[in-house]
Amino acid sequence: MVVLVSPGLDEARLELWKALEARMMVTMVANCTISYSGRTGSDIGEGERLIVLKGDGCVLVHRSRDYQPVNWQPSGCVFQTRIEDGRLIVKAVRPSPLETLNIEIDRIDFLSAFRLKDEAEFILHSSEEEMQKAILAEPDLIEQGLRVIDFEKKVAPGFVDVYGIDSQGNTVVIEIKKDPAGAAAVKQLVEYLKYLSPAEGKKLRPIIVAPSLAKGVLPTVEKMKIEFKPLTLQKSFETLQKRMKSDQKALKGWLGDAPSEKS
Amino acid sequence: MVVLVSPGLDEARLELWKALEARMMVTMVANCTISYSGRTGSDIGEGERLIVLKGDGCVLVHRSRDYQPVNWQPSGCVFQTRIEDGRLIVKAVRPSPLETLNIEIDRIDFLSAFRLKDEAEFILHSSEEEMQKAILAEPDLIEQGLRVIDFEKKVAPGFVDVYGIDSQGNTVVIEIKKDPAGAAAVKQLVEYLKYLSPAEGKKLRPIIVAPSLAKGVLPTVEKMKIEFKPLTLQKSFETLQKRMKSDQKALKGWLGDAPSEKS
DNA sequence: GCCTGGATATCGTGC
DNA sequence: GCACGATGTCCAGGC
Repeated sequence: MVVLVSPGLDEARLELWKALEARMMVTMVANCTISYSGRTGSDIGEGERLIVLKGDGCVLVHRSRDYQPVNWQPSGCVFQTRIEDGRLIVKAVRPSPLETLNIEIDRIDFLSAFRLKDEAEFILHSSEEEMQKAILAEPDLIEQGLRVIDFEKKVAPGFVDVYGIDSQGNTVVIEIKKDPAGAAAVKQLVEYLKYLSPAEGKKLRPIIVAPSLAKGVLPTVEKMKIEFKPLTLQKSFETLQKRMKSDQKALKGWLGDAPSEKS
Repeated sequence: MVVLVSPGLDEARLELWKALEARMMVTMVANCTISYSGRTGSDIGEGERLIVLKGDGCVLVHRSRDYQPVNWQPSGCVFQTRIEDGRLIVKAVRPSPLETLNIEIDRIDFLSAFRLKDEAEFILHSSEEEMQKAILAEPDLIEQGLRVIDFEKKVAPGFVDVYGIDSQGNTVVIEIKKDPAGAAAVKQLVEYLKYLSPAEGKKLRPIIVAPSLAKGVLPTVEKMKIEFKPLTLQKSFETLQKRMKSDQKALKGWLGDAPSEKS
């Protein structure tokens, strides 16, 4: 690990180059101007910023506030450094789409370079996918007797989240949203309906599954005879956990207390 | 500015507390586990990460790769720190929506705290707004004789980007996209058409303005008799620049070479 | 490579 | 506070 406080620009450039060569992560606190050119363009005048360069070729430039970086470059950039007119110039070029980030530094308060040992797996309990899995695992979450026929079913304009048959033989079309369902979600579901037909003498039942309905859409939902079934991420997660437990139990019974049991 | 290399957890906590109190920015390289709970939840086991805490109450946790932080918290969080079971625990709580980020640190390689002096204004040359401004300033970009009547015009499901009358008295409805226009953009425009009518005996002319059309939408566009007019951000920007120059010239003529002229 | 849809999206704006 | 749209969105997954 390298830590330099108020390094000269030449010294900083040397360490920067060595670190990038070695695919290390670099952080700098520096006074700089930045220009970006590519899909569009941006400029920002002189100021002190936190600059992060990662080994995979991405860049983040952060100001004193805000979650978002003021300038950045996604992974896959090629870095160049040079000294020009007494300033350290760091350029990050992304090949496709062609984009260039240019950082011109006239003073560095601080530079560090290091390698992060991090093999851990990131687990996100979330998302529509979780809700979908829960419904597939336990269709009763929507209603008793529902049988799932398909999911991510292709229809003309996109994909139906879940597609099934209810206990009366009606066709059920489910659109899942993890956030309160707004007008866009309803429109999407309505769109799909045009391309789907129920069995002979049966109905087509469009259902929105979401934690709640956004305010303005209730009239539309009623008008279009769309059903709403509340389901939260929390509930989906619990369902899957329970299901996993019972699966494990079944497995254990199946294997008859196998010797590899660890917990 | 504070820079600590391999500080003890107690020492680190003190500096961290002082820095956060003073609304400074803090960066740490630390071995930690992280859990998040809120709109959804996440967990990640032990590993070394770059942690950034800003004075406005936002948090970023970065791994060795990727533009995106693995965990984060937007602005407006309240920070807590404590030592527990020989670990430094940093908690960032966002009041609304209620979300909690929990970082448990067992070793710190490096901690810095600093204040960034940065008054510069960020200038972005971009966005649909730029294209819209260009069209408003010079409707001929779309076609000769177009007169703009309104923009951001409210219709039932949203807002029409630009609304005008062509040289034949037909109603023109423009949807602007800065990226290649895909199915969603076309759908949006079609939706608006339902709520608009042309003058007696005139036509309704829906026009997509974008740098290009996405591949799959050409059939839809032709079927719906939507026109496509190519316009890039680049061209919009040039138009506005030119317009600005001629405005300045006109202003100069108007003022009769005013004494405040500087450039 | 293009295109589609999700995201702990974030962020601004208008109501 | 809620809803809606833009973002240099980024990113994974299909084709």
